[in-house]
Amino acid sequence: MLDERKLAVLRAVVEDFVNTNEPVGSKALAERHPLGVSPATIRNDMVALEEDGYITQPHTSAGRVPTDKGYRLFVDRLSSVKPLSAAERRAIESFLTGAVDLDEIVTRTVRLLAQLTHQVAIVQYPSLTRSSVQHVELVPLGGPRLMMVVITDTGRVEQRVIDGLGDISESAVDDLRSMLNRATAGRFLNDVPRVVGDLPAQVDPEHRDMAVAVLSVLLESLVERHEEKIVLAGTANLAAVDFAASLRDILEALEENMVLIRLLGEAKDPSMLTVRIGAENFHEGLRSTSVVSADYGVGNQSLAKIGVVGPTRMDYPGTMGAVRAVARYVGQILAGQ
Amino acid sequence: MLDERKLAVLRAVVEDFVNTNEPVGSKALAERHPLGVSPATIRNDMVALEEDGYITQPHTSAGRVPTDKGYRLFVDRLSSVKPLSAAERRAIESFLTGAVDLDEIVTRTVRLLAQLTHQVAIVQYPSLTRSSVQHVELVPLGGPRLMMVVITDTGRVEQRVIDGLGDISESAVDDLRSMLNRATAGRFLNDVPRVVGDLPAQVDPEHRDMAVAVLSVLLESLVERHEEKIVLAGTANLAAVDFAASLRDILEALEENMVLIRLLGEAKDPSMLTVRIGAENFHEGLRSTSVVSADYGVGNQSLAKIGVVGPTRMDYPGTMGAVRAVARYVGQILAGQ
DNA sequence: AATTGGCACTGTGGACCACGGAGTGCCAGG
DNA sequence: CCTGGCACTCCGTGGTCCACAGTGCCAATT
Repeated sequence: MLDERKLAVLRAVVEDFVNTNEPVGSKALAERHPLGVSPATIRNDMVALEEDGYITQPHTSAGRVPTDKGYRLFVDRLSSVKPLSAAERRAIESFLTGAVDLDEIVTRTVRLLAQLTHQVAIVQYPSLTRSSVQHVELVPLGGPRLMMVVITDTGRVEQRVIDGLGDISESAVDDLRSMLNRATAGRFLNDVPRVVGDLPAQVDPEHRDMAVAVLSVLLESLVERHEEKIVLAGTANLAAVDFAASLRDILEALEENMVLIRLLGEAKDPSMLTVRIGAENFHEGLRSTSVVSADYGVGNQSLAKIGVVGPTRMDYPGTMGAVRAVARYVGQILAGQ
Repeated sequence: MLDERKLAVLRAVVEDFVNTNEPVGSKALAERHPLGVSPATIRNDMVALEEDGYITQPHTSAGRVPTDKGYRLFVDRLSSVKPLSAAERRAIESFLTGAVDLDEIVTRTVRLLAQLTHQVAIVQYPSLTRSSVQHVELVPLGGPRLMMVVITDTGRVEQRVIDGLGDISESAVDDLRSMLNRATAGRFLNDVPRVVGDLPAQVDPEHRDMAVAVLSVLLESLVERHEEKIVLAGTANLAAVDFAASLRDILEALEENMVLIRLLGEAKDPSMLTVRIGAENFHEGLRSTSVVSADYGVGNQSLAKIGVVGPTRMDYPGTMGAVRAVARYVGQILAGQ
């Protein structure tokens, strides 16, 4: 059905359209690409490509534009991830080193990615479910209140105030703290519910209420309610493109945390670059955008995802290269921390 | 110079233009507002208002549009802050109660404000410089690393990893921790440098290096480098308006933390509503926007600011009412925490 | 002195039209 | 199977025209 030359034509159409943002015609293609055939021949190929749904014309007597299906084929078979230039790699390195804590790493990463791709960048904090407990701290706040601080191995620090505890005895807090740490230190958060289940039984009955309250907050905040934290950057880049969908719909979608999570989450093949093109996205407002995402992590351990949102008409090889490179560097930085 | 009626005309021009987004003519004014005079008279007044720079016409034979100066007069003398409806107040209350920690309070607040005003909302975290230390925690992370966690009375939790400490002795950490807490508990962060100055001298010489390292990180992260934390919401609302300046410039400005801080910070009169209109903003890209901001805090103690960014053509009374109301509620919620 | 109706004037924006150009589909010949 | 030629189609541009909304000015009125 699709011989080599037709694929070459499709590739050329995608590349030219991405560059110029204008429907590309057979003559222009013949001039700018060494296809070795005449415009008429290219026209015939284009008819075939259009019949198969890879390209389309906005109207008669206009050039062709790739469809979502066309981009999909381009990404899957006609292009390869473009490695970053040495200068770009140096930029990444100098940009990410020197961050003093997790917040700063994440903030810098998302800005960097936005800058490299000229698109909207999304970075997810290391997922709590894949982190393990480094330390649990309990701090009496005076009165019936206690602050619980959980520090994970990935640098995330989650805190929560626990109220209504009645009288708080210093020594009971000390006991509970060391008990908690003995039970949870080094455990994955997913395992915490299991290992703390029988703790209250070990507590002096007098302070058992406090222990139960603390544990329930711990479980609720870290396991059940574990909200993924996500940051965005580069929304200004959206304004530069003119979208089929209204810009407002896109911005609205990007403000919904749930949408972002699903956007990154729906990777077919974890630990690989994932590309979702146009209507492949579940969200109405994002029908005219594509999402390139990747996992990052330390060693084989995947921690969370990063990604980029841009127009379907984007430079896929370059964007994929940037996302992959940034994901790797973040992993390295986190490992070094 | 400006008699009562001319002011009434200006007010009417502002109100109509805000409603319709179209230059308003003398005839329409006479119809829609009970000015009690004929269009011709209004025209004469308009000429006077234009000579004084309060309104302008986009071109001959078009209606008039308020200038920045016109909006300024409107805000200062021709309008009053519009109280929220009962329904809106209930919405605020139900929206803000039930937040479990500071992050959640801030996140909900910024969304709420964006929703109420249909504009871009900005909320600053309680400023560190105006908070006091509740507790300092030191957690050995294994090896030469230590995590410092500072908890403030406003609920902010700042953490930092300190590396390269050599051997860490449990008991030395315990000593340092209690020493730190004795010295700093209850102090404003601004005072911390003063009260910890002579601490190293009190430390066992063997562990003095560690104490010095910890203190320098403490000072650096909390006092010198104290970055203000700021969150945004409602950027999608920008897309609904058509701006003189390019949307891109505005979005870019709003992504710069420094810009946001100055935007909120430049209040003439603290603890009051501040309005900066159009070119009154220092930033190039924000020449066609106005900023309404207010302090929030507990009691008389101002903690930080919230604000709203929208087109100069905005509903000032309504926006000011919403900002003021939300600022008050946030203060109450924080006080109750 | 202030207000008003009348009137001539003026840009804007929409409708209409004509035209050049880019690109196509098809066909017949190599 | 490829190619050059050709007729066709539609878009975008630029020009003209007109209606409209709104103005500024003036003379008359209160």
